[in-house]
Amino acid sequence: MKRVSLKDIADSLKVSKTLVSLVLNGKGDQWGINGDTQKKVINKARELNYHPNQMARGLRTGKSNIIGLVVADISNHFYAKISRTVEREVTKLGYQLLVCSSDEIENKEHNLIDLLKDRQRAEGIIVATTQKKASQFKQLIKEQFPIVFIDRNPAIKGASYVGVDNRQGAFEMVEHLIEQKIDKIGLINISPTHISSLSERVEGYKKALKKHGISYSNSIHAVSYFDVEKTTDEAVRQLIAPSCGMKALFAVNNYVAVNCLQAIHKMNIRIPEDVSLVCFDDMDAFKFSQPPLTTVAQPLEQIGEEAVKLLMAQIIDKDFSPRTKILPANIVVRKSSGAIKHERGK
Amino acid sequence: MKRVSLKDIADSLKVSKTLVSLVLNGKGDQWGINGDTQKKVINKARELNYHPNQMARGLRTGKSNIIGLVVADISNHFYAKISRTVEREVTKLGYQLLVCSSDEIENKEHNLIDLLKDRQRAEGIIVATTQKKASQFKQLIKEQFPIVFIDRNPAIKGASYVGVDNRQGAFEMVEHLIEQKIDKIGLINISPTHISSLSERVEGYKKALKKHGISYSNSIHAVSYFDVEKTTDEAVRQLIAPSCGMKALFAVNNYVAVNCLQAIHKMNIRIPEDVSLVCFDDMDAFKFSQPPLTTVAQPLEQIGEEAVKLLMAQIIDKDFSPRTKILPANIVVRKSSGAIKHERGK
DNA sequence: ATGAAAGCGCTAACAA
DNA sequence: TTGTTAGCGCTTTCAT
Repeated sequence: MKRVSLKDIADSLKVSKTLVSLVLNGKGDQWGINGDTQKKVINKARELNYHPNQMARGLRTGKSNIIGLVVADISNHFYAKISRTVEREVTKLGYQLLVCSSDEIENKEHNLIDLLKDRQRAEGIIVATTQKKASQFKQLIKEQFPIVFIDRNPAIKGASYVGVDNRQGAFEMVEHLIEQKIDKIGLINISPTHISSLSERVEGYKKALKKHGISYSNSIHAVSYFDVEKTTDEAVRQLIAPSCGMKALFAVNNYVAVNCLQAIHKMNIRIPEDVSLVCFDDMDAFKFSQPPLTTVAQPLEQIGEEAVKLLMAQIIDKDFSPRTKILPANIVVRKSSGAIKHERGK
Repeated sequence: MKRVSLKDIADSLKVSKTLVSLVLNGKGDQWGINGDTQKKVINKARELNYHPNQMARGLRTGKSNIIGLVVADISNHFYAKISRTVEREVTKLGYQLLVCSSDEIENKEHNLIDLLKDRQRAEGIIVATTQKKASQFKQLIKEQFPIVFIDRNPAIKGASYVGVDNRQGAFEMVEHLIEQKIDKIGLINISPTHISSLSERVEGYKKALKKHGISYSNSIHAVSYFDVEKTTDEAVRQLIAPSCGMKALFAVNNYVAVNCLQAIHKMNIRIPEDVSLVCFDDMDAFKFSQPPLTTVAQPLEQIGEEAVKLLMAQIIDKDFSPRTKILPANIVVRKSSGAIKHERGK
């Protein structure tokens, strides 16, 4: 099954490879190539079922037509949805998307980015980084390698970023709970906690409590990404223990929320009668969970679209001025944040 | 920011490109190249931060190191999980994974496969096909292009396939319901219904009912992938209407199940008191849904692993003998299949 | 034990 | 309006 190359078309038509290449790349008119000749070439290409070899073309042009996307876990609904949009958008522009999961391991992410850039010669990368160190990114930005950060802002000078207003979203969520007359609100964070989107949410949470004169000492726990089930059970248990007495739990993202739900169900505690549960990140599953969860929803499609836009400004327009796009996050009220029915402070 | 090439290393070491290539590809010993020279080369490569250009290498060797995965929708939990495993496994073997979503559109899938094979020169493809026509696949198999089918068996001579025993899984689920004294069991299928995994489940469903002497005329409805919400509402409404009187609904996959849950919640009907709901495909979300769902769980990791194994038999060992791996599907009993509490046949 | 040279398929500068 | 040629970076055959 030999593959058809430019040369095959050229030979069978008694013309040069150059001409064929020009025509097939739509530069026929521009170079004033005979209309009939063009048609012949195009027909022949179709007849022989010709497909350009991306590797040869890439080698010659220095363009791979590959965009990389690096996230913590592509099977997480949040990233899966974003990746769908990113794929759709870059495909429209003639690129292919290579998606990798870092498993929230800094080293792995570092390697993945190297691999994408150096081996695959990706032309740009979109990343929700888990790295604490900024050296790799600083270098990338310095050498003007196209890169856009999503979800997690590494706060590096010159970096372009797309995300939501985490502070505001968390702030509003806490105020919503307070409106329900709930003032004992625990926050369940997840380590690695240096991730900007998480710390911003914590800030929003603190700000709201402060505004209402509520203390948050002892009300924040962090579970571990690498041992979620056990650490979540513990965190929930401690926060709702009488000594602590939280009447609402705010899970810092969907992953934590799912584990909180499981932990709470295991303990045979009712939501929202015994404790309310809300979280950042929305998903379909939360519409019909037991009970439906009140969440802060992020505009996932828009995040993907904006990220591609910013990346293309760098790749195509060579515009490396750092841009930041902060989108609004909106509260979706469902049953889980209902006011606690029985007596308080018990 | 010029990239470092083999030549740069060769020049700075006053040796040939050949030698450098040989050493860096681990063929130094095999060619009897001086140990010291090898070390020098390796160190220099590291010092200059050398990375081979995949495109150049691919052009020369005819190998792209790319594997393609084509599914209906990568943001569906089922495919997302499988893709994670596939990615992990092919990465171990030095390949990169390119994932594409067909959106259940036959033409799109056809193009995606062409693109993967012809443009990207993917060395093999794993696909959960939505195509009714077999021509593309027959051609691929005829020319010994490495391809493995997952989840959906196209039933083409010579095709390799990995999936679960859908018939058995559906059969057991229906028997489980019957054990709960539920004998009015509706099935909600989804079009395109020609997909093998779906039709096998329908068969299993029918076989179980037949065994117990229960008729299934009027008890099967199919919703549409392209207008799920509306069609699911209708299907559920009709099946549980007094004229039909189903006491359990069996959703043919997770996507249908999610929509059934939403439809049922909207109608203010209780599960399982008013109607039971079970489905094929398990996900975390079903553990804590309202109520937790009884499901048929597929071994997702294993499906991914086996698919890669079969694909590699073709790519590496050039063994194109068709292999089929049917894995068991297991029932996970939760609350949603509980016996109906109130009087029957009303 | 090491090197020279050809060539994978393509594009683009330059010729004609 | 069309063709010739060089070369992208790599691997591999054949020489030395």
